[in-house]
Amino acid sequence: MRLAELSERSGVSTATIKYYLREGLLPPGERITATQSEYGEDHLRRLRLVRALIQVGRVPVATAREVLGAVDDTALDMDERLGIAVGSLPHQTPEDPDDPNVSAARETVEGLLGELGWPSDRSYPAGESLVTAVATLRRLDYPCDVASLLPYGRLAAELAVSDLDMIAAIGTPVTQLEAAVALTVLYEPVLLSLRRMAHAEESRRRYSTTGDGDPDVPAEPADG
Amino acid sequence: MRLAELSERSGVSTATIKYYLREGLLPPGERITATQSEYGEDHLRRLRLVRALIQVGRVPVATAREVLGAVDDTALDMDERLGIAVGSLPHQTPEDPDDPNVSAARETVEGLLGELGWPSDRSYPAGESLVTAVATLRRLDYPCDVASLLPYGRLAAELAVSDLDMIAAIGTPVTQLEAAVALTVLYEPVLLSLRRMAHAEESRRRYSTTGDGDPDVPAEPADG
DNA sequence: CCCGCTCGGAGAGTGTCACTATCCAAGCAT
DNA sequence: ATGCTTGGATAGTGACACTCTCCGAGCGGG
Repeated sequence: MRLAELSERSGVSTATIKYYLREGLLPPGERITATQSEYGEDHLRRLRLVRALIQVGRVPVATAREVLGAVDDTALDMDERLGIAVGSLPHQTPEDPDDPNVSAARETVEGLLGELGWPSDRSYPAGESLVTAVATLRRLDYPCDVASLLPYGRLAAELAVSDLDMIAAIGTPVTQLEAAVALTVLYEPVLLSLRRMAHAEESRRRYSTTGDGDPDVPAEPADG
Repeated sequence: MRLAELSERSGVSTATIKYYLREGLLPPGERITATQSEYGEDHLRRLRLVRALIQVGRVPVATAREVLGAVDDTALDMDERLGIAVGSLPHQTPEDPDDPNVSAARETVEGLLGELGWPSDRSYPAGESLVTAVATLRRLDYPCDVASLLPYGRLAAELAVSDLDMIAAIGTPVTQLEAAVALTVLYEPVLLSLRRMAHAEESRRRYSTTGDGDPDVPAEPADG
């Protein structure tokens, strides 16, 4: 198909597609004549993935290029490509390592890994983001010790089982890599939305928000 | 304290603090003379919260103003303030409601709420974000039916219990509101980081990424 | 062959956002 | 008194994700 059709089928303007082509987010089409190119179903799929990463996953364009570059890099084996791809996904901006909150946060994270039985010698690309988040919580005097974080870690471990099951159920190895990236990124808003909805629901359950009850005196939680 | 000291103690430049004051993210200090103002510990705490929301929580400045405005609005009761505050937190940009993927996603979400026992007559502010995310997954032909989402919903419900326990443990009602906002936002990166780390860990456990074993044949997990 | 059209490519421009730099007048400190 | 700091206002910056405009090359009907 021509660029115009690719645009129509994807709902992305031709100008934006050209921009993605320029930025290397989308491989160039097959040149039909000196001035025209042909795009296939693969391009359409990739374009939709790019859109999803950028719009829903809020992945910056430059990052998306890195991630997709790793996915496509046939010189590496699957494990490496997956590692590079998900490792390139957006992270928290790291903080001043001299801040005592940061080093305390780092220790907390170490301790958490220990409790979870995850090897702390292994460097997790997401680990720094976690350190930043914990340091921020600490700075605000909110609970963020190992005991507070542990339930989140355990739930994350359960999530990972669901996630990898889902990815394993995807067809070919090539699309499995794409699936790993897509599901890592696209289930994040799912998870966060569900958490917020669950907050509302749990809050309603505890405090009967819907009209009765005294909001100034939070009721004793029904069950600790 | 003066603006300069507020800056020093928070690590935020005076220019940025002035910007926040202008934008209404920070209440003005108490005017000491015609040209000088005094800031207290509350300002410092609020400033740190603002920084955390913006930098770690990636909340846009305008949104942070809305959220904090609701937190501070003493004309409303706690429930309303909390609802408005967390409801104002960033959401996915909504999509074309005519897209069949979106309506299908909406049905999936309805079904999910049913399975979870959450009242679907209640409008969850995060619901639209969830619809957008599910529609995107659907567009890419990735699994996003009720059965796939259910485990995430159940885990979110568990998270909510932890979260509300934590918030309930915070002192006064006023700071409890701030805490609700802060913990909602700041535990999001914690959760996402942990999920990514858990992916790495579960993947290692399944496929023995670290050199030995055949990646095509998942190894039996050593220990659940 | 001609002529209007579309196509793909490239560079510059746009709008938004979160600051940040510059000015300025009014004090406070010495 | 005077130099320096303070707080307020205005304009500028850099990053980002597009989006606009232009261009020459073709393709297709007459």
